[in-house]
Amino acid sequence: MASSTRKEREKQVRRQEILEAARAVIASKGLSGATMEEIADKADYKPASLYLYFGSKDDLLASLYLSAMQFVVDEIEALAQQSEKDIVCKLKKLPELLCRVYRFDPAVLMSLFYMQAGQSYSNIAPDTLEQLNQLAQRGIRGLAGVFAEGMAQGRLEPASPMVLADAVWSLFAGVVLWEESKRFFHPGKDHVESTLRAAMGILFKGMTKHPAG
Amino acid sequence: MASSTRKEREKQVRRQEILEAARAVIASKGLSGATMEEIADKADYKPASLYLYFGSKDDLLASLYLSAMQFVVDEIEALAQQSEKDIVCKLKKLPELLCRVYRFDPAVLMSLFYMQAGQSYSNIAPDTLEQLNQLAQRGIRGLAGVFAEGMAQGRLEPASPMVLADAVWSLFAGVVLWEESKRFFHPGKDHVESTLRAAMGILFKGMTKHPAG
Amino acid sequence: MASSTRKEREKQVRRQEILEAARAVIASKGLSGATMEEIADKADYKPASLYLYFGSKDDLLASLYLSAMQFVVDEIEALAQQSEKDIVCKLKKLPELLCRVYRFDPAVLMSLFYMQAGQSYSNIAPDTLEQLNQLAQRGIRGLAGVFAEGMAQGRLEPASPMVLADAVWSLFAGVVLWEESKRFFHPGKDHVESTLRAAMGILFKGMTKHPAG
Amino acid sequence: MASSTRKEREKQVRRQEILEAARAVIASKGLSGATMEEIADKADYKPASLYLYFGSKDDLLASLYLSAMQFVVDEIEALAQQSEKDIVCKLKKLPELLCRVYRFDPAVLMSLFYMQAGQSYSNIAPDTLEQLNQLAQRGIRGLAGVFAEGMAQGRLEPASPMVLADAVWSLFAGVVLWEESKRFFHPGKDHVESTLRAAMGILFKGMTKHPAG
DNA sequence: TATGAATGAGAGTTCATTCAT
DNA sequence: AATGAATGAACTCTCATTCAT
Repeated sequence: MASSTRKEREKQVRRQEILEAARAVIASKGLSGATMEEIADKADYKPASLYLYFGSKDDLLASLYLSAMQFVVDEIEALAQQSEKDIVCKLKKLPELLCRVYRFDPAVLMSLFYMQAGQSYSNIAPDTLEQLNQLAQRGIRGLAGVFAEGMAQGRLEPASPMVLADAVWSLFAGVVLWEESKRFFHPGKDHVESTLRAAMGILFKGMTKHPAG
Repeated sequence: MASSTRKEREKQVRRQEILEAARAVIASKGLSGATMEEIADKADYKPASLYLYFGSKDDLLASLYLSAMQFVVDEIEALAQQSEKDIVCKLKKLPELLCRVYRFDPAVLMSLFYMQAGQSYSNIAPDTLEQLNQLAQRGIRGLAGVFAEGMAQGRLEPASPMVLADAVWSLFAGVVLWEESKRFFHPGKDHVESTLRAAMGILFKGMTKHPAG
Repeated sequence: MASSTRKEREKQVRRQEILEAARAVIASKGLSGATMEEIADKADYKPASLYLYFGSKDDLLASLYLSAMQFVVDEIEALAQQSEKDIVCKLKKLPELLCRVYRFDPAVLMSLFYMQAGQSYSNIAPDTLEQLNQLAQRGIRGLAGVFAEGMAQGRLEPASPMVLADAVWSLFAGVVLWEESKRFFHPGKDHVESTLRAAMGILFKGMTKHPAG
Repeated sequence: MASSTRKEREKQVRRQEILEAARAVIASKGLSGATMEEIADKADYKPASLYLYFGSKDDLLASLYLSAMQFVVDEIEALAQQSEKDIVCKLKKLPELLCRVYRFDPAVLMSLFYMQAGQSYSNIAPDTLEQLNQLAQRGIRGLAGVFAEGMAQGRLEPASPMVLADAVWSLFAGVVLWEESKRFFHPGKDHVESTLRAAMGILFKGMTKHPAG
């Protein structure tokens, strides 16, 4: 029993190592460059061995996407449930949260954003897609909850909380994509986080009700 | 000479037709579904013929991206150069401009955003990449110019114009990606333009100096 | 038009050449040894080229099976429709007919018999399977018709025509399989046709009503 | 020594268990579905363990075939050696014998027939092949002996006993294959045994000398 | 004795690309 | 100018087999 559990744990560890390798490959060669051979190379395996740990390449990628999405959603829901007197404090924590999410896995996040753009869903199992969709909705709803709270407190301009949530999420995705893109031309400069903070700051200012407007 | 020129012109026309076909294919089948065969089919050619007009598939795609970028940049620079007394009027025109850009070619725009994310540059000729980069910078600078003007007029909060431009561009890219993504799960609903207007409105409000700030 | 027709005809010729190569490979290396690479080699192509002529390997195999089955059924139906006074004359022609069928394509016939044994249908398109089934039934019904005629003439012992047809078909398949099998151990000796004639002769004698029994 | 012998015996038992598992897998998933993993699963082993008992997959399959062949041959030789006054009584027992053989292991029998068709011998050890061949010859000779006896008694039409034996064996193989094949399209209906009895009946009638011929 | 872990060899398939016509 | 025909190079995936433990 104990042994079976340890075996399971070791297998999980290996799965994680492979996922890590996949992450690295996607980061360096892009989604289309992430072949099973490259991933196997990175993980010090032969391609056939990957199939001991994942049923298929799409299964592997799905794991990657799901873990990234799960991370985002967990972070957002944790923030939403914090009992904070002042909504503005929560808002101020958001940019930092998004930076953390970004740091969790930039490359996978980008692939996910692209995938979500509906271009390459073809091979991903429908139920995995549905899971991704559900997670995304939970994330958006979490954000919307925070904004609704702010409006209830009279601290935010009245608006549709869902629209605000979409705006935040979009800005997040956009900054990640755009700033990452610039890194290609100017390697070394990493402005994702600073731009994220600045842009979010402006967006939140635009939402906030001004005391004596 | 004259004949050679006319031939040249005809060749350009055919190139445009092929690009149009590629656009349509990407729109309907996504980037990964855009094979040379599909594009040729759409353009009433056989695959081999495409190579009379484009050196390679990546060359073809690059042309597509370049034309999309060119369109954006032209629009932005036109706006920037408008002699408008009130900067706020210019700002108000921006969301509409971005909607136009989006409508120009949503699918290619998305592919471009993805490409820009540094994932699939590998096969594109370096000088084409450089051109794309240059165009992007011109677009951003155009936007930044508008914001700088606004600050000079004292209508916008003081900030780095480039950062504001990045924020706008990012928000644009993000909304397009995210709202398109939602269309995959909820086909029929197209909230790109409305979300774009709403989100940009909030962002601009956040930039604007309030009379009694 | 004429040109298009000729092109079509040439393509058909090439398809036939490939089928011929596949036949040869199956005959020499068995069904499991018949890889796309082997077939391509035999046909002086590279594997990828086969896909210009057949949608998939299973498509190719199905063509092979269908053509063999079609041949059998055509032969049987032609015999059934012959207006022959004496049924016994028809019966006497049957062994020769089956020999012809056997000679048409021994290897494919064997593969087909095996396939029909339900072991490896997995990859064959369902509608192709259905076609094969229909053909088989037509063949059996053709045979049964001949036997029913014989009984109506009072020349055959009363029995179920379908059962007789099954018996003939089974004996045919069995002799082909078994005698081919012996050729493996004793190459050179080909007793398929002589055994077919002898065995069928006995079977038909068993069916026939004896004038003064 | 004694211990070594016991170990030897135990090993034989395990081999039999594995062969049984292989039989079951072939019966349910066909020859092509019979992977080492499936067989190991069924036998409550891991694939690697099978190699403790069999040198290779082909070795395992060969054992299966040998045991099926052994069963047939034993049955036939037992019949041949029965001291029966009347040859016709022996003949009448043959269909039942063949039904028993069929029931012993339909799936393996079919695989064997296929193998015997010379298609997949490639990987089987030559001496195993030779054993199979020897067994087959013994079986055929057994049948031939019965027929020779019948002719000597003047109850069967004069003919080559070997040819008659081949005919019987072929009909047997053919009925099994063909009726099994029909089960694929019409599951549930099992006409193997009834067809076997009917067809053999006709064949034997065709062999028998008629009192007033 | 048994097996977890790994892999070599090879299968079918796709697609951008070439080139003689 | 256009293309039919062909292919090289990948890619994902399967499976019998090995070997250290």
